[in-house]
Amino acid sequence: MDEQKGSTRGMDDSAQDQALGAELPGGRARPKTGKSEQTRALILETAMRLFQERGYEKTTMRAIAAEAGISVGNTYYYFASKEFLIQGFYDGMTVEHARDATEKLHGHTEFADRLYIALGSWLDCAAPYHEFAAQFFRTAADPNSSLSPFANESHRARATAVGLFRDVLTGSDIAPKLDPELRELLPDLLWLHLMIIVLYWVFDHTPDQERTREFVRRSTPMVAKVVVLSRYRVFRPLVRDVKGLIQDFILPTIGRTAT
Amino acid sequence: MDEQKGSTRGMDDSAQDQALGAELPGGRARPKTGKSEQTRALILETAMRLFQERGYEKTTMRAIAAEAGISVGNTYYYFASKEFLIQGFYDGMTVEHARDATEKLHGHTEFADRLYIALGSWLDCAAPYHEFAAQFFRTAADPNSSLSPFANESHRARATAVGLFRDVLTGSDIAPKLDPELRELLPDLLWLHLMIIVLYWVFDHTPDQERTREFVRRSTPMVAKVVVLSRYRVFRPLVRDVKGLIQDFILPTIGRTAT
DNA sequence: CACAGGTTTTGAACGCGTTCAAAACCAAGC
DNA sequence: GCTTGGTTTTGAACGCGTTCAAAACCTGTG
Repeated sequence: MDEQKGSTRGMDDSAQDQALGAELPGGRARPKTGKSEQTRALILETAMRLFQERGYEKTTMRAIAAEAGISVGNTYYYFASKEFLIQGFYDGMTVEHARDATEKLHGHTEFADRLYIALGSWLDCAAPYHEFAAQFFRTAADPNSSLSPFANESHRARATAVGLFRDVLTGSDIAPKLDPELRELLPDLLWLHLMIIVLYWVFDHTPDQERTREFVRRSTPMVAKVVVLSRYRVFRPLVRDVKGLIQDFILPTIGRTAT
Repeated sequence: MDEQKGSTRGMDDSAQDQALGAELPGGRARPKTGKSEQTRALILETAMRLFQERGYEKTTMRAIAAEAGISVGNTYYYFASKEFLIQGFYDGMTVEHARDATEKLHGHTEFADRLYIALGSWLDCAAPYHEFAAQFFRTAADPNSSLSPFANESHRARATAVGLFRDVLTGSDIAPKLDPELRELLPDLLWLHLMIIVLYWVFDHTPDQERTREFVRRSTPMVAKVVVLSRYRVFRPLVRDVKGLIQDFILPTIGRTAT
């Protein structure tokens, strides 16, 4: 019914050009990408600044355009809607999180510790944006929106995050002791776990989101405990059932097929 | 900071007057409530009809007003915003669900069966609204919105639903065998479980939401199994931990305090 | 009947996200 | 230089949710 309107008109596939518009040695920019990418970046930076200053709803497209010194129509040339301004932000934050977490993980081998570090790192990275994150969360919750963490458009961010959790697991002491199938499944599960934390975080109005931090602090050891326990014989039937359920019903909806 | 704008101006506390405007024997309506309540109901009915016909976003406030034969401003006299039109709908559906489920539960004693019946009943009641439910789900996901299932304004609907799950449990064969504390906690947990199903349902685009139905069919026995298993000694420490976590971190955020 | 005080209703207006036809700009080919 | 075809930019306009001062409507009281 409703046509999938392209995310941007400025370029057909803006996927793999992260640092492409970076300054070339000669000082001259690429003929095609240069100017265009520059405007695009300018818009995004301005938008993010204003979002943080005034919140998502309070920041009007007109204000963004004015602040960036261009026309309203032009911002729509690069970003199909106000929502799409967020996608860039979301991708960026995910990458930053992965980097920050990987760094902090260095030297730790206990699974519970590693998990706690990864989640704590997310809270650190996301903290500055809490106020306006809550405001645009509703957008992400729309099943039809491309901003939903389950949507195709979020694939890149999701892959980055899941990769991080795979790293959390494989770098830990319990990894080798786990059932291989479960080891394959767990990173996705841990990502889902993060999504739940995010849900909690968004609704958390305590100063500095202290409540969420405490929640993570207390829930992480439990998750670790469950993972460890899952190795024991008694749980095998249940674990098998749950695994099947997740593989058949959850993962397919987030764009993963059982291997 | 932001003032809580009243839900309606037409009446200060529209809580306990469900069937108050019903026809009196004499045919005359109450002096205060009569006309006003009538307009209010007219607006709500019209809105719901249009929502179902065209979807939430496509239905404009102007269209609702026109269709109801009144002015735009007047609808805002009764409903502070477009969102508030949904609250009434949500309350209504919850009540209908409770009634439908209670009826279907009659005669069943096995816990898994009862749970499955209750959840299936929800799917039945919600099915007609799936399309536009998905469209307004984003609104409910806003932490600042009064429509969030966790918000105070949804207290009545939540209480009804939790009550139903309490009934599901107490009417089952395993109820007497459970730890009393857990028995107290479970209804809220089962409600949370429903919320997860709802989340899945909203994102489900298969015809007739068949996928969600299958999901419920397969997950319900597992939930029942976990509940039954929780009685065994080995799990006590874990159960205790989880219980504490939920009581300290989850229930308070949905307006319940530990008893 | 007139008046006052409250409730209900109106419709024009505001600010917002978004669209679109037309203009401006730019590089390449003649 | 001029033309051509593409990309980028503009600003007026549209439709929406929402607000608000004023009008209309009640319902009792002097």
